[in-house]
Amino acid sequence: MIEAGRPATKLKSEALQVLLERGLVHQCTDLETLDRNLAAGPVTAYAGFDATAASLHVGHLMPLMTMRWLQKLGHRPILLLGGGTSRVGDPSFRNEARPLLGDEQIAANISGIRHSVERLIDFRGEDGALLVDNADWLTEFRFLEFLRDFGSQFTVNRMMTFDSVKSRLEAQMPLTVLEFCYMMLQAVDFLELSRRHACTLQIGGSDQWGNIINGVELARKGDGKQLFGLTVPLITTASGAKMGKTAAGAVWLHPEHLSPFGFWQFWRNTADADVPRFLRLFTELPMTEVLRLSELQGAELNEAKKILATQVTAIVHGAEEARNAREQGDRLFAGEEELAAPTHRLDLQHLADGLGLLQLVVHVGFATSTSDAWRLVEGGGVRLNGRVVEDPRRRIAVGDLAAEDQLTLAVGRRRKALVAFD
RNA sequence: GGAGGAGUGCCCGAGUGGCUAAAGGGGACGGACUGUAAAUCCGUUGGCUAAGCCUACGUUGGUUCGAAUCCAACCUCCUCCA
Repeated sequence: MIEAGRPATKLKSEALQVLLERGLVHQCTDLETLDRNLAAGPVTAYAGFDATAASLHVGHLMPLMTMRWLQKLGHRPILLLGGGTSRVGDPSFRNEARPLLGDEQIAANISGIRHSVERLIDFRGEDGALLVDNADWLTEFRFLEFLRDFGSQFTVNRMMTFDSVKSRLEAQMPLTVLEFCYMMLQAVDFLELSRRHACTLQIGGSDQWGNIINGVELARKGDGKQLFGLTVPLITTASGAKMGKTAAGAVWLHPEHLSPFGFWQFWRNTADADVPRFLRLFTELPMTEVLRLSELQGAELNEAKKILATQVTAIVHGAEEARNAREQGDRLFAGEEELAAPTHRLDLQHLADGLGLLQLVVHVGFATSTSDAWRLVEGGGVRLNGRVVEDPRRRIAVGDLAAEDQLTLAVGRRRKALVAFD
């Protein structure tokens, strides 16, 4: 295993030097040879995303940032959407099977994921990145053919040794054949991409190590080719929690699931202790700047947090949205609940239909249910236009709208929304 | 194949006929304090246009005025025997 952030004096390739100093490297199958390859010329690398939800979330930023760096440094990324593997479900480090997804759900999720991926990676031009879907080949296999061609290359003995399934086996929890075969499918993906597009490197989260190794081994046995695997670390916050989970759900990358301002807020609220690490991992600021910002102490760190938030938001939602979000943040937290640009839009018709405050709180994503919102109101945590709301049954009326038919809604100290009706 | 044990809310974990929407802890969120941080203290933590109603303690049925708690079958797991 590679220590993240270790001075990369021996490395020849700029790519690995950058990834290491950014803290994006956790494990690698053969760091030295990969380094030579990356130094010798463009390498094609892939990262895959299964269609488990309608949007990617901040956890997916790690492999995506890695791909961005590789692209920036002259290598070619392939982003793989798991249209095929999503029908199976990766059992890695899970103690029970995922609910099986229907084809329609998968198709819908893939389009949401594609949206974010296309923002983060440049697919234009001949040398641009590639976007592929493993349904293209996985659905073509016939069962007996598949078993003969690939089943013969895997042993159950070996497959059972992977940590990703070991705990499930040891806990005697059921692991279906369907799930167990997931690692074969991902291995075949890697082989397929190496054949079709000369892809030699797979990037994934640390939970993907086993799946990646299987691909590397399959290519060696089957095609006599050396492929490489590189995993990014699992990020936890300073308080030890898995990153990106909040009361209102995951921190989504898709603007329909979390507004750019909400996204900006998430990063602005980073704990002090996480700031240096997050700057390295999730921004593309030069290391000198990262180090300078990391030196800041106490309340000065607030400026670093704003820069962090604005940088990440720019990568995910674009520079313009990032600027807006920052401006919003500055204004909304300046003192009063000042208005900037709307974070949410609603049809004016909703007011005529009798829009409840609780519904609005849920709608903007500050509560997961009206009951949840109800409790927030009872706890004195909800403010409408700067005034604490006492009555959970409060309805929104035309009289609540300020200029331009807008109102501000705030939950707690940090979550604020500007809702426009039109 | 046989004998015994277990399955609780986001997680861990009490409860063994009504006082239980379910102790306690963790996490999370809200309030106070602050720097939109941390620590600390207080509160909340199934759903619902909500002084009420509805769903909940593996699943499905049953006993009972009343069940997470008793019974039956089923599913899953654990331990011991073969």
